[in-house]
Amino acid sequence: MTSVRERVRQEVTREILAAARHQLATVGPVALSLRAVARDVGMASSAVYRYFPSRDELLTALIVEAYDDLGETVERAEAAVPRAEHARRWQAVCRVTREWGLGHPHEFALVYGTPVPGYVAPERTVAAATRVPQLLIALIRDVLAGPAPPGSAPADPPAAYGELLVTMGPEVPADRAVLGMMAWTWLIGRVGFELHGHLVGVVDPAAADAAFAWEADAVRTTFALA
Amino acid sequence: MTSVRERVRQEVTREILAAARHQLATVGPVALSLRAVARDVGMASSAVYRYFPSRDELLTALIVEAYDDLGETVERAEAAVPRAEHARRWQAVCRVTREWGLGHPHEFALVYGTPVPGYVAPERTVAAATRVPQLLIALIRDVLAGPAPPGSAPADPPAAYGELLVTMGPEVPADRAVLGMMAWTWLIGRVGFELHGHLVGVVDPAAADAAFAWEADAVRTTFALA
DNA sequence: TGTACATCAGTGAACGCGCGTTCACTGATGTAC
DNA sequence: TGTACATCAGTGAACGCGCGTTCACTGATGTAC
Repeated sequence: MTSVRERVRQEVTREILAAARHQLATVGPVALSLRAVARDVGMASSAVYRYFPSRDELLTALIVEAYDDLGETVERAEAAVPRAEHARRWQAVCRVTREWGLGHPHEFALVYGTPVPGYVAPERTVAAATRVPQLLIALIRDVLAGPAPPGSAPADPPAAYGELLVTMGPEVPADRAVLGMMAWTWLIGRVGFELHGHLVGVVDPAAADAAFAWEADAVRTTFALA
Repeated sequence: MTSVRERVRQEVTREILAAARHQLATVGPVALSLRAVARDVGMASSAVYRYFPSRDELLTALIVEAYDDLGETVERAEAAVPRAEHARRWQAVCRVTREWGLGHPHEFALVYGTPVPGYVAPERTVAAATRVPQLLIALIRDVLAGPAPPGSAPADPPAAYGELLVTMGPEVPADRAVLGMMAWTWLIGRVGFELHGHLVGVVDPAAADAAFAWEADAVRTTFALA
């Protein structure tokens, strides 16, 4: 079945992707060039076209990889927390997402930063993109299955979140669903802010971890998240 | 005093900046090229170097311009709200910041998006960058000068926000200062999310304004902001 | 098992493009006497 | 007010670079008989 040719092809594909991953981590998505990748692998730049029909296809593969790497990392950390400890599950998602972003700034920029000019992400990236949000959805459901929390929620949100509510499921009230989405927005925005230097002179670098943890907890309690 | 030469020089500088602004709005900060700007103005690309010593200096000027444009726009809208109406002041800041971002996506990316590879922002951009946050600081102070709100705040944040607390002033307690900063983080993250397509399939475009307003209000009440 | 043909990976040269920056120059504006 | 010199804006050619993509080709692997 898998001929020699096929196995070699898969191997070379892996090599190209590894070189592209390294390029991405070094120079970022905008400066990533097909020729540099080919140089790294040690083949003619034209040969890469036997594996990826264009630079954009290579970028797409890297986007999926980045989403999956983040998703897998966060999933593993979240799964290690006992299911009933809702607060710690949220904290794990936040902490590991931030750590991944700080450790992979260019990958974070690739998926959550300014889109690369001229590149349009195809649909097949969305599955990988939703892995972390799925964890939060599961968390919200688990919280709601327990006793009702003390805090009073704000008024019902407007009828603008139809698809979100379908994704969340009928047992999640609209306000809780939107607050959950807001927590996610806060998380990614906060990591991006730190990465792009907008917290310089605001958060002391020596205590950055503790500051982040406090903020994540404040979001949790105020957004009735867990 | 102002010789003919000087006046002409200022005029040409303005023309270059206008062309650069137009380039930025069209192709974005990464693709912005000095040669294209020169072409737009109708002069040799080498002539631009009589006005800006490098492409980076031109970018810096554009960054300051963008911050100032956003700052002035938001300041004007916020100033139109009676000082005592704290909630509406917050809403005005949020609404106009979002509108500006949606109307100037490349400018928003320039200042709040992924940094341009190889470019390092000099210090002289920070003054313009703090205009909108300054509005929020003033708002928080005004709120604190009034009667204490009902909601109970979370525990004291860690000692990681020294510079922020100095900026806020001694009459602002630490938790309120950090919650205010978090609201700012949420605001910019939320606008970036919308711009970069991460809310597609989450927020119905037809009701996007109402959704945003609801979220901004939820942040206000839960973050004890106003 | 051996031969004839088809498939496909990889090469190297080339196309056409645009970029930032430098440099020697021309010609106009400003200044000192 | 007029002349001699200094300053400076703008030109056009050039340097050196890297990019994405195409194309005709060679040679190795796979397949049908």
